[in-house]
Amino acid sequence: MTRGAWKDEAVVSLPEPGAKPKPRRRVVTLRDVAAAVGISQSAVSMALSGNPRISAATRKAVLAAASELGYVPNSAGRALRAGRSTSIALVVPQTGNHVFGHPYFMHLLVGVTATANQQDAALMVSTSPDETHGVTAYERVLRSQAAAGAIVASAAVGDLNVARMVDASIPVVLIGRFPHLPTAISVGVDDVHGAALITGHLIQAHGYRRLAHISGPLDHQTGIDRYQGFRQALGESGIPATHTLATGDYSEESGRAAMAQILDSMADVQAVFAANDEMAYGALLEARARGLRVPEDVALAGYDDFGVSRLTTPGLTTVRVPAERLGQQAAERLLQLIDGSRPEPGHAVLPVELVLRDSCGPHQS
Amino acid sequence: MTRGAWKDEAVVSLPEPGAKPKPRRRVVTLRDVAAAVGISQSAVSMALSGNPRISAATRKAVLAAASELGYVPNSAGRALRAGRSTSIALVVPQTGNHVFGHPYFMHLLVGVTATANQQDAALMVSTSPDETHGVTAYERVLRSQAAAGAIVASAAVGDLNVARMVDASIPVVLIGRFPHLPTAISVGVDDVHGAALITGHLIQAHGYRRLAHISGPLDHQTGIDRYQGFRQALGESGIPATHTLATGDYSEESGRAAMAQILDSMADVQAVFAANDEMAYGALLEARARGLRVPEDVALAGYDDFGVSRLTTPGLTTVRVPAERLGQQAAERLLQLIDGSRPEPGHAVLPVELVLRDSCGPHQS
DNA sequence: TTGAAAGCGTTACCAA
DNA sequence: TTGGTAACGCTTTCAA
Repeated sequence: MTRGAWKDEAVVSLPEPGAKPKPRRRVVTLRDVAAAVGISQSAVSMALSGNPRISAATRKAVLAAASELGYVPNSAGRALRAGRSTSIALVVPQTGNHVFGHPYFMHLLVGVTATANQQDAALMVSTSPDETHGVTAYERVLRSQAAAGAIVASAAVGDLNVARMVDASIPVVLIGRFPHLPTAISVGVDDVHGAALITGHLIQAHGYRRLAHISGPLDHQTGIDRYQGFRQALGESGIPATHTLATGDYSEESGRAAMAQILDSMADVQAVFAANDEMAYGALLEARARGLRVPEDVALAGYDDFGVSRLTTPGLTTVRVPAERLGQQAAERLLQLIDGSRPEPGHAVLPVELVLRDSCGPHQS
Repeated sequence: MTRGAWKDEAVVSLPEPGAKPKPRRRVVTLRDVAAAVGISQSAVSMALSGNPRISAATRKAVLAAASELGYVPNSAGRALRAGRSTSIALVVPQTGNHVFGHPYFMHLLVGVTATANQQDAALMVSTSPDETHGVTAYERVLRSQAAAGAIVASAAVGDLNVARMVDASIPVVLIGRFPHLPTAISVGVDDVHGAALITGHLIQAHGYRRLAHISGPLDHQTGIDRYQGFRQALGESGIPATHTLATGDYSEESGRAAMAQILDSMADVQAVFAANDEMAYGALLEARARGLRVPEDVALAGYDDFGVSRLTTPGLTTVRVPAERLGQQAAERLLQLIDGSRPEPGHAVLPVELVLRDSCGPHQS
């Protein structure tokens, strides 16, 4: 059942004047309900909003009629009148491809949608920072009041748009740590701690001394923090240990390349800590390709635990980031913010958890 | 929330005049721009929309002022006036958890957002079918005109809401095949063909004769079609072959359970075709747990190729479903539909592709 | 207890 | 070439 050229075939049909734009289904408004009950629009509005000034009998009649006619309040009318929308936006300042490829966003999304739906707020997803007229797509979403506020995920350290949004006092909750935006409301995990935790495990529980780190992009705070946690654990161990750094971009491919670089420059490396699981998996492939066994010849650890780590062989020791709860928290704080009730200000930190599997070497319980 | 006549309760907290509900940033409207330029609102509106009736000089002044003041059209006002929103909705009639856990939706989302953003349409994501007042959450989104139309993904075969939406002549594009909704506009792949393709490969290229299928839920069309393709290939091969069926729910765990069932009932099974990769991975685990080697002792094939299959050892032979392009196509057709230009009606089919890796046995090409 | 009217920001139509 | 005015659907205030 092939269908030949279903691609965009360069047929730009002009809007013919003859073609009526849309069938325009008849939509039920307050007016219709009012007419059905035989009272005024305003009375219907008040009845539906539970205003005590409307008699119980009238309200009952209104509810019956509304239900009967299938009345649903028009969100544009309501938003216009209220001066604010009931939607919130999840903004990811990256191109769609790169973004959702990472399981992190899936988990965030689950958390955000759960909370938003629960509170009857619609969720808009905005990804590409396409600058249409000098204004980024997501800035437009907010400035046009299509969304009452935004959750911003995974912004680069120097992202000007984020700073601008925070400054513009648009309700914004950031996911991650933004040390240079102290007034921002944000939700994150302590990556320095998490990285130190797992690195400490490699050093103390397994006794590795020659370590390497495959970092994420160092213009993202997570990349910076995980690297710092790694070094901190090395420093605190008080034992002589050397290390190497290779930088990746959180993709499997970059992890593989970084591992190659490490193995070339530090042939006797004992353990490698990658800043996320996908890079760790790339590192695993590279080690295998060179005939090295994991963990016998070289131990491996990752970060995130978003599912990939369960699938590898051996299972990947990692740090679990509660991405779904991050999303929930962020949505809750944003909705509070929009509501006017000031949420606890500043940066909220959710705990991470060390997940021991087999890639770091034999368990010592 | 009863509100009866209590004796001493009598205090219904009034909105305190002191507490200001929201800071309410001053927002730039058409009026402000008009005042700045010294002309009327309507002239500004026309100037901005490129109406030729406005002189070049005036338009230039308007554009300058709008840019200067940071004017952004209010989407509620515009939607109200236009009688339709500029957003579209991606609806997934499942609970959030289950939904995004599956990588399929990530890919869909990438495709949909790409097209939507490109065409300046905002995307709302609606997941849970929580029935708030007898109306499902996503029906509300549409009926309230928050979104002008919807893409519905992964609906069960008998989903009444889908049929209702199609009947209500709300602009809707379905993803998948819906044989019982012939008038619906939908985009999908030919799962019967895909399943027959991969099963045929197992039979013809590898010579397996004792086969089993781990199906998806048989109340979803994909589950039905993939099973049918499997049987069809068996039938068409013209060679004597027997098979077993075990039903799963697309989760890794169910795949594992199904594999156990198969191995118990058909000890000499040669090849197992699972209706998605995650179940195939579960099957892999079960086979391993029983000391069986893949593909030496039992061959394995999956379906989808959303990334999991690359990570397993051995790599999983599978059928690639172009989920991202499904999302793109669906968004394009929906936007056409909303626009009034009728898109090619009926069901569009995108091609699937057989991806050979190692789990099906040694390559013979 | 209810009705009438105003206004939110935008755009389309009709005057000027 | 422009400006006024009305209307979209909703909520709220004032008047009855």
